[in-house]
Amino acid sequence: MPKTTKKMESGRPSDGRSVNDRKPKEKRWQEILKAAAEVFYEKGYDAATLQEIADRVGILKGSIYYYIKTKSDLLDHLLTEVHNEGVAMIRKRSELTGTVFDKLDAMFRSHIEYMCRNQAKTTVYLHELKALDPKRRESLFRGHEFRDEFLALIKKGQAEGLILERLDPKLTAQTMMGWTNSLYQWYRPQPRKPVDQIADHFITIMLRGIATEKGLALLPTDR
Amino acid sequence: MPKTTKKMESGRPSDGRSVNDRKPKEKRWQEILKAAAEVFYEKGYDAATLQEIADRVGILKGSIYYYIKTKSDLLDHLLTEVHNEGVAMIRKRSELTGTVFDKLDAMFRSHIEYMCRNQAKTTVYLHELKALDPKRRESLFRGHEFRDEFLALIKKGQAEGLILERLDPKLTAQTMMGWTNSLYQWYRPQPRKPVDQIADHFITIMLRGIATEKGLALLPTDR
DNA sequence: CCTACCGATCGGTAGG
DNA sequence: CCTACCGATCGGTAGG
Repeated sequence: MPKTTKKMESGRPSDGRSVNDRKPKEKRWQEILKAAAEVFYEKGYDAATLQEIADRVGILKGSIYYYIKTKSDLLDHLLTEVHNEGVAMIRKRSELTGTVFDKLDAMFRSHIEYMCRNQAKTTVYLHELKALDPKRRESLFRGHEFRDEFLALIKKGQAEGLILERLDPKLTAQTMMGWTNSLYQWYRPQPRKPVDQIADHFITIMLRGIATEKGLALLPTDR
Repeated sequence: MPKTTKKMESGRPSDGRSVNDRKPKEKRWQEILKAAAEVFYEKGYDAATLQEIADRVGILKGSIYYYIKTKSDLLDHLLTEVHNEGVAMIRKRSELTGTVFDKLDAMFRSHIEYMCRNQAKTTVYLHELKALDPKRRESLFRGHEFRDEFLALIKKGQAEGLILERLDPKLTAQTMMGWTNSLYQWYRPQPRKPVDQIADHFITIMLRGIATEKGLALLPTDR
């Protein structure tokens, strides 16, 4: 007769949960997604348990299944979010005017800032895409959109004599993207260096690195 | 009485295993490590199962425990290997002579080549260090050695007027390392571009990116 | 009938 | 190295 014992437990007084009672559905769902992002970030998707996610929200593990069908639904939602925000950012930045270098500066800067300000989500995105089934993975992989943007700008810069012709556009775009994406590997929210300075260093090295002598004239001078 | 059923299975005739019988211990151990590297690379450490590793070697899951005490021993051995090979590489390259740029070129080139030629091991190293307990992780993290080498070279280059003074040495070293390490994210063993070309692109952009006007004179001309 | 969960336990599999 | 298992915990689901 374990029920009596259990009933004692379920009636436990003065636990921390009473505050969390009766949240509206959408708000609870956002709390769950946030907790999932944190746990996936800290442990990785496979090692993360629904138990820990539920603990952080203050509900029971089983209750999560009111919102999802399987564990991977959580990952799916998070990655979709990052994907959509990323695509929106590209759209926004590609409308900018100015030189090729101005555009590259703006695109990389917003990308870097997004990554640093959404570190957990971005890390999960870059680390756990492979945990998704191939179809979802392909549709959420935004590498192509980014790369195509860069690719076009690099070719334009080469045509204008601003970017070294000996660089292969595809390989260069790939290298650039990999570079920015590597930020999540070492950036930590409260480092000695602010986000601006990181972006400045990154963009300085990148733009000078690909610029011809003619192109260098458009960039800040050395000292 | 499930035992009889099990015995029938274990006595199965004409399975593929007979070829694998009675390998000397050290050789088997290397086979296990190799299989572990592959499975960790494909699935990630947490999602990898000892069953799959055993299957690839052609032994039973339980038999792996003749060689290890826990699953993490496999990870530990693999990461130690990568760590030691990396440290040895640094030692070798730091004895080189030439300009600061020559040394940076040699260091990055050997690092890039190692990463591309040991893709599975390197990926596991960069992805799964966090799965180790903090003490082992710290002792196997070779980031510091690498960064200190780069740091010294960058400062030397700045003192000689070859590298931009406005770049923060630590942040630049960190950025450079992150860049090379990001290679594993997209490099695949049989790509369109050979390893040499990748290294060339990478080093061109990096060295031109940090060089002063005076420094640029030491690098291959643009075109 | 619904929303928003809880208490308890399922089948299956992990490392050991 | 194999056979024969265990302790525990996983993701997921039942009824209320």
